[in-house]
Amino acid sequence: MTQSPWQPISPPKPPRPAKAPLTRERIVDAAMRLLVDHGYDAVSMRKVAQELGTGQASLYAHVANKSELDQLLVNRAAEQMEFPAEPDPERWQEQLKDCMREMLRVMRANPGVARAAIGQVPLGEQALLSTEKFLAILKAGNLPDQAAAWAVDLIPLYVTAVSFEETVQSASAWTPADLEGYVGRMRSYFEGLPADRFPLTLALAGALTSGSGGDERFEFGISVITAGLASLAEKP
Amino acid sequence: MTQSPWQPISPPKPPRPAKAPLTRERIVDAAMRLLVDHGYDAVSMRKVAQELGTGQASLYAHVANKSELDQLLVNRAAEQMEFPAEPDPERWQEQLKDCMREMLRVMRANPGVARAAIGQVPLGEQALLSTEKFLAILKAGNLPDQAAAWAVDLIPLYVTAVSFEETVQSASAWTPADLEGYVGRMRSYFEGLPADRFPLTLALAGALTSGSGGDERFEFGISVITAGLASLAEKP
DNA sequence: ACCTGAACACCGTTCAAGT
DNA sequence: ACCTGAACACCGTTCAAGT
Repeated sequence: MTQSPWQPISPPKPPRPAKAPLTRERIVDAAMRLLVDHGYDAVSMRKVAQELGTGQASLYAHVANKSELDQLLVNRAAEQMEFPAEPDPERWQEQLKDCMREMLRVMRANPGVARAAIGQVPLGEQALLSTEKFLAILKAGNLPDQAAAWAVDLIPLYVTAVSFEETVQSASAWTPADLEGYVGRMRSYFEGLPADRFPLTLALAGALTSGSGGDERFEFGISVITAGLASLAEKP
Repeated sequence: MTQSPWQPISPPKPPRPAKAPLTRERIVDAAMRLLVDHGYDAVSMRKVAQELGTGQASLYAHVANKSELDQLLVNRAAEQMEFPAEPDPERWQEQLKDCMREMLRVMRANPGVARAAIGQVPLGEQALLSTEKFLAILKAGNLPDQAAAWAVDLIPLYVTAVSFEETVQSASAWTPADLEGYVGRMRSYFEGLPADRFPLTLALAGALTSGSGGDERFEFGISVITAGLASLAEKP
């Protein structure tokens, strides 16, 4: 390669390369940014490419398809989960519930990640490390192998479904006041049902619409699951 | 209205009107047909309109949007569920499990309906009638009102999530042989993990990949939920 | 009042052509 | 080998124009 004489000193290297090379890492970074800032619907191949200043076709050199990108997002979120170091047979049930709370916390902190996770078996490294953690706690609780194995399937299924439901409902960007209005309308709807065919729905209208906003429903769910699992523990 | 003399006997009504008028009912019929025959992805406003020989914009005169059409599909499927007539306090747990099995049966018979149902609170008439049925069984089991109310939220959440997972996985139209191959590869993957960081995942590789095809995982899930709920029953 | 064609603003994925 | 523009075959929804 020849140097032209009127440009005797060419910059040894451009101070910053105009474009950092595209990598899986950078793609997931950009996708995660879009997810957190603008929700799951904003994570399209087009918008991720745009965020990186490239064409959408370029992504396919590093990521097989959208579904793989979704899996990578789930795995990235899993990195944020912090689980207790030492499984304790004395309080495994409380530890199990704490882990489920932690899963939900991280899913809420990355709104929309549940939509990437739902229906997929999480097989990334970080996701598997949380599986390992759950297995340790369940074995500390003396669950039979098969029960522990199926439980680590059931647990993310439940937590992901709860988070998914939340993101669908908050997709309309609800304020707490909106939520209250919605819950009120739903209660009125239940209370207006014909009493002959819906006696219980009508009688329990209050209970059915209670705990829609906060964590009570979720706390109920993880208690039911934990109690159900505990009933399967082997008595030594 | 005058009769022209050279056509003294006009057909009282055209034997079949060239086009039956568009109704909600007919729209849901067509959508359901597409769902069962070609899966959830085939249920688009365009294809439903095509199936009815009309333009997609015409649908919006009868259905608010795609999400409402999804809800109507879920409700239509709910019509096919058959629940026991008489809640029996002696065997409410078995009845509860039977109802969950029936929910899954109908969702499997209408493949893809889980994808229309997930994340939505089912408020159609038929869906509410099944809620009513579940409440009756739970009250027969002596559950407190609030527990029964949250349970009828938890139960469809779980069954729908299971069915959703199945439809996602069978979206690639797997034969039993394909499934076996996939499960085998997954087991090999688990067994190849580094033993220092994934000791339990490795040790339980067999259990973790067992019951992927049939009903064992689902049976485990409904047993856990039922046992957990039973632990909340009020002792009179 | 109901229906329609055409358009708008999006998708995921592929592919020939560039460097 | 990696990247790109442009295209393909789709989406849900809207709207002015028809009957």
